[in-house]
Order: sequence, then C-alpha cells, then structure tokens
Amino acid sequence: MPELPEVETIRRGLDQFILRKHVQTVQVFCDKSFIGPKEVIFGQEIIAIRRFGKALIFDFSNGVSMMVHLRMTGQLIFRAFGEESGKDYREMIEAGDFKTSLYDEKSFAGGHPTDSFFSELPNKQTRVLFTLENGTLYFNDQRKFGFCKVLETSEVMQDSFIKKLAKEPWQMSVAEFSKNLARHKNAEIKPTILDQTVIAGLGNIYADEALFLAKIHPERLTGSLSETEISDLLEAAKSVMQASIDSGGSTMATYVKADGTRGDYLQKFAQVFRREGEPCNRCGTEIIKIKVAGRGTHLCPHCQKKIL
DNA sequence: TCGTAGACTTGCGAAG
DNA sequence: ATTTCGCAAGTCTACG
Repeated sequence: MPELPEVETIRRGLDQFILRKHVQTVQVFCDKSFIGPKEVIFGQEIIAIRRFGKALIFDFSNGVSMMVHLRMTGQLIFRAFGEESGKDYREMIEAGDFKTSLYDEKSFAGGHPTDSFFSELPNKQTRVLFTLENGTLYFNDQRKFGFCKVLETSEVMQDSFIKKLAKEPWQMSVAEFSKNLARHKNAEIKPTILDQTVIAGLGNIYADEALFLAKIHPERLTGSLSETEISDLLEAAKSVMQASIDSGGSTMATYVKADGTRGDYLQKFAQVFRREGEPCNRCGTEIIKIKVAGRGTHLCPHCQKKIL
C-alpha cells in the first residue's frame, strides 16, 4: 500500500494517540514480522514518531528505536481500550460522522485498506500487538512483507534502507533530481522514479499519477527527458503527494465513505490509476493499462506520447 | 556498473 | 458454484 502520503497520514494519526505514551507489552504473533528483541521497549515512553520516505521510526525514551515498514499490505491500527471490536467505529463511519478527520477520539487506522480497519482485532492478520497505557496498537499485514525492527536510535541513519534513501520531492532541487535520474539514463522513467534512492516516496499509484500530470510516457527512457520535463516531473510528484496528504489521509477517509468498497480514493482523485477503459479527464481519450518493468501501469496514450 | 527478472507471501477477483 | 490463476499501493537479491 502505503506510499509516502499514506505513511505520513499514519504518522500524524499516531502522534495524536500514542506520542508520550508508554509501551506496556508487545506480543509477536509472527516472528518474521518483528526483528530484534521486543523486551527492550517494555515500559518505554514513545518520545517521537518520525518518517523517512515510506518508513516510520518510533523513538523510545531509552535510546532505542523501532522502524516499521508496511511494504505492500501493512496496516497500523490503534484502538482505545474497550474499542477492540471496532463496531462503534464502523457504525460511526457508516453514519457519516466521519468528515475530514481520519479518526475519532478512540480509534485510528491507516495503511492497506481492508475490513480490519473496522472489524474485531486482533485477527488472523495481526502480526504484532502493542499494549499501551491508553489502548492497543495493532500491526497487521495480509502478506508478511512488512516488518517492525528494533535498533538503537543512534543507528537509525545507518540502517541500510534509510541510509540509501534519496530526499523527498519537497527537499530536492531540480539539479539533484536530474543528477539522480542520470544514473539510470537507459532505464525507463517509471522504474527509475520508483527507485527510492532516486527520489523518496513514490509508489505505483503516485508514479503513474505524476507521470500523467507531467505528460510523460512511463516507457520513455530516463535519458531522453528534457530539463523542462524533469522539472515538471518533480513538481508533479510534489503536487500529487501533497494533494493526497492534504485530503486528510486518502486511503482511510475515502475508503470508509465507500461503505467498505475499495478504491474510493482512486475514483475520486486518481486521473489514471485503475481507470483503464475510462476517458482521460484532460482529453477524453481512453486510459490504457500496460506493463512497464513488471508493474501494472496506467496512462493516457494521447497526453503521454512515447515519442515527442 | 547497470538493468531486469525473481523472490518473498497471502488473498481476492476474474476466468474458465 | 467451485477451482484455478494472475495479480497486488514494496524492496532486496541474484544474475547476465
């Protein structure tokens, strides 16, 4: 799931609920999903929740940190004590009380949208359960690609993933983006911008959306982009991700409004992603879906020409 | 060094 | 209706 905007939304939500709270216990249901000793965070206060690209870092009061990466299907769900069934939460959502906020006073959910957002927890997909002072945080993951990893706070920046991560589009100059792109001159532009060491935060959805906005065909060779196109692409990456963050947490807010139907965010905001067969909002041409570097890829064949 | 295919893992929905 | 199969919002590794 979660690309940068969703992870940032989760970070903000967790700030509301669990910052300054103490971890009482940690239960690990799947060994693969929790790396390192869990005991070192027992009793510790969460003093910060940071984000680097799509990764979250929880800092504890004893100089220990925990990295959480949701990969494709991870979720983080907080429920205050007594809200474990999730029933009231769903009723509230269905009643339409959910406006722009992603959460009420008692619950929060973010990540890959599934029924786990409002059904009873823990469930079959719960990999790790954190008991805090005020409620329970569930790390759920349909597949087991995501993970929690305990490490020293001082070692966070040396982590193999964090260390290689490029800047996020808001911090990156056109010159730096251009330089990073130049390392992949002969690769197609789409896989190049999915590379987190080139630019941080884009995943399959926002890569397609950014390329559409910048009017660049995903199979164009990276080295063929003009300076203007590179600049437009960087702007587009900022724009599509910022819009998603500003929408107040796309995945959650719109998912629940759709009464359990998946992809309402996409119906509402996406210009190309999962819109194959539908008309381009810009020119009316039918959006197509192709495969680029092994990934499903959506584009408007009129707005995004392969050859200039 | 660079580039792509495969692996990891589970469940869903389309296809037959 | 039941079974099969391709595919999925991510990243690392292996191999040419």
